[in-house]
Amino acid sequence: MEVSARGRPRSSDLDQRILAAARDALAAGGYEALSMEAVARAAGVGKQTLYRRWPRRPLLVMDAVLPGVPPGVSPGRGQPDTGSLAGDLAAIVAEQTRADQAVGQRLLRGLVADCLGQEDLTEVLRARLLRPRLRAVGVAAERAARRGELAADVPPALVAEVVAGAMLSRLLLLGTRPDELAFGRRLARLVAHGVCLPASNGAARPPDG
Amino acid sequence: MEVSARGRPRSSDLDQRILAAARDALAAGGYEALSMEAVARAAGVGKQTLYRRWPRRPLLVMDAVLPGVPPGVSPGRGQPDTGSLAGDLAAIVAEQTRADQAVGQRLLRGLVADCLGQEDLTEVLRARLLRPRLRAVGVAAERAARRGELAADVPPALVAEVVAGAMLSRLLLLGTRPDELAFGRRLARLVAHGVCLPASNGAARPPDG
Amino acid sequence: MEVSARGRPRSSDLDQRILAAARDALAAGGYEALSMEAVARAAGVGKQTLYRRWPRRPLLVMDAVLPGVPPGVSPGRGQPDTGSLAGDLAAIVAEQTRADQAVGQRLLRGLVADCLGQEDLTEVLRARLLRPRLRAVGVAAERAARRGELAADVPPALVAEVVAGAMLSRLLLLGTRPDELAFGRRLARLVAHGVCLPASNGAARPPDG
Amino acid sequence: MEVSARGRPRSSDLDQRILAAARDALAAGGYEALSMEAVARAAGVGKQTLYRRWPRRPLLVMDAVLPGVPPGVSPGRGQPDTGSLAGDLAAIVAEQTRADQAVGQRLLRGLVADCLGQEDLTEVLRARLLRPRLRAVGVAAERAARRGELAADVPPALVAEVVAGAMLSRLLLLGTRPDELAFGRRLARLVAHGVCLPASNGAARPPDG
DNA sequence: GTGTAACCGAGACGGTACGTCGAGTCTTTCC
DNA sequence: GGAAAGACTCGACGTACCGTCTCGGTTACAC
Repeated sequence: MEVSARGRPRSSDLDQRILAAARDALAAGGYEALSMEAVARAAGVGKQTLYRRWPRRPLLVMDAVLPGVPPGVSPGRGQPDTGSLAGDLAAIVAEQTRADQAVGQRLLRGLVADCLGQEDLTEVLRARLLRPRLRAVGVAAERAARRGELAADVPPALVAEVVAGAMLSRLLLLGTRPDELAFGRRLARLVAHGVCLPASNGAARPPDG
Repeated sequence: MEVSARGRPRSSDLDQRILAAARDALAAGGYEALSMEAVARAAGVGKQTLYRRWPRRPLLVMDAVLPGVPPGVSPGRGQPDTGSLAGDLAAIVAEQTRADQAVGQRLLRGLVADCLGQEDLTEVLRARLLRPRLRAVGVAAERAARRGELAADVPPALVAEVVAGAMLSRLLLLGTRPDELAFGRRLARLVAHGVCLPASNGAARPPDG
Repeated sequence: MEVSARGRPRSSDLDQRILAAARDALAAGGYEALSMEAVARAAGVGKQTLYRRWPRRPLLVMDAVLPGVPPGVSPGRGQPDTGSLAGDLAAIVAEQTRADQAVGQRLLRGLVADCLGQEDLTEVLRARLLRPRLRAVGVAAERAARRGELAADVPPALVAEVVAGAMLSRLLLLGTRPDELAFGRRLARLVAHGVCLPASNGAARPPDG
Repeated sequence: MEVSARGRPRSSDLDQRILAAARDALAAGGYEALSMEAVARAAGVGKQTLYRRWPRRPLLVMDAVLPGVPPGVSPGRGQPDTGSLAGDLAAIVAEQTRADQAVGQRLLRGLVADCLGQEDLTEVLRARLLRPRLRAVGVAAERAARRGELAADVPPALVAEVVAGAMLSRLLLLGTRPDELAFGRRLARLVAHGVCLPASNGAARPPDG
């Protein structure tokens, strides 16, 4: 039911030139060096042409550097099934961390910085940075539940939130360090089994208040 | 043995006028509405005077809205000792969430946004937003360890990171919801006891790989 | 074969609004009161728009108050031919003085003050304040030479320089007084006939050394 | 009758340090580079101390670079008496030009630029740049009058004004060129004998209108 | 074909904030 | 009260981007 495309169609060649110019600018001077003005200039493109496609800077940057979701692929693609929740979580953390490092921590921080100020952009950020992680962890948690591994009163969403939150806060605030792999394993173990010794009395898992 | 203060001393009265003007601007239009220009104007102060004290906007905002650390008070002040790690964690999350809500989620996001782009400001952010939380959780974890509640191979810093990360990512990305108290309890229980059912065999706490 | 004007053309309406605002500012507070900032504000125009046309304050002021050379008019327009060099010079001085008084001595001083510090502006000043006077006097001197009135060894340019110099130094330093007309006549006679009594011997006009 | 000097007397050593700093600044970056701020800094002197002595920048510069009038010396010092008005004028122009070149044309233009905008400073400028020249020419003219060389109806002040005006406009606007000596001779001859051929009829010196 | 509508480069435009600079004045402490 | 230091008000500077707009001109589809 799309209204028939009238007028001159957009040149998809320009999309590429613009994205390339954006990536160049990011590589050259980081997120700060990327102004819409500069990108248009470098791409040899009018500002209107740029704004028509990406009305906000973060949207452009996301399309330039974040891996697009390949259409028609199931969300659980590539997710390992190691047989235990702890193993799955460690694998997810490792994979996400690798992806983040490919993009670059500085760039991601700049991007988040530019989104957090406005609610609509924050929502986009959630969609592209946060929700994929929540989903990945959630899927693993649900699999664990089906397997009977998960305690009955633990909502998979909570697990997802804790794991994703730890990943993101490291990425954005703390800074990731080379031993990210080990961190993933520790985090997975913590989430799976908790930090407390099993108490001899039954109080170890009191009912939820 | 500070070098004797030469020249005219800075007027602490102006400090207050500036901070008040900053708070007004924040209250009126949120973080975005606060420009150094506007604050100087509203405070009836030259821009130089403002830049002399707070050379960057986030520094001004932090001093305007974040609770300063009262000098000479032990870092562990006010921390409850509920007798269990889970209880302590829930209390900490509740307290921090309350404090964050007093400042305001929108404002905090704007502030973080303005800092993340530059490393030096990110460091300040760590010092004022992140480390107090890490420290609070760390203290509770160490107390639990002394109590014998904590598993031997769990570093308190990891606990701190996970809990603080979950809090912050909710604050910054997910958005806190009214039932923050319940979230705190759930998070605390998750961290304390994990999400997996205790396995009948001894594999529940395998040694760290 | 000017390259075809690309992009949005400048609005000539804005030119007028800016010049009007400049004249208002000059009328209100003299040269000192005219800041680029104030003109842009008063004209309801962005500063960039102002700087794009007049990148320096003196250039704006000149276009605002100095009579532009009407295109296609011969440079000698309006120059009187009284039949004698002395008469012509007196007429020129009178006319220029009248024009200067129309602009205002204070304003002209401010303008010159703002130009003298930089060589490029001084050159513009020469083009718009000095050279028209040199040309006017030079034309009269050449006419006198053709008429056989001028001594053979007197370069017209020297006459021009002396007369224009006397006018300008009065304007800028000494200050003109109400009897400017009489000054013009005296100056003209001095230049034409010198100040010395004709010597009885032929030494009155010794050859140039 | 001087009121008794109270408090700490001013250190004349500081005067010298300040003047030296001013000269350094002028030498380094021309008139524009000399700000009161910079001079105070370079001289290691408080701004108040500087302003107490030279409340305006041009006053400081004048004292720094213009030859002070040595006290108790007759104003006509060093003025040659060549026996003819033309000779005296040429000598005066030559001497003044030499003095101006010692100070520097760029610096003098900057100085004049800084004075012209305000009437009080313009008056000081007259006193130090213009009147000495007027006086020198005036003295020569009066000597010529006593000698019987000058036409009866020519006021010496007019001669002074024309000669000084020609000198100053060259200095400030036209720019002096290396052949300043020749200019002086030509100017002197022009002023002495005029530019017109003596007419055969008696109309050469018509009575003043 | 000939509208008509959207695209396109270029750059003008109003607006807003930036961070710096200099002029003078004021306020300390020290001498 | 002189002096050094530096805080202070004021206001302009010139630049940079933002996001919108107006040009001349170019495609493409629809009639």
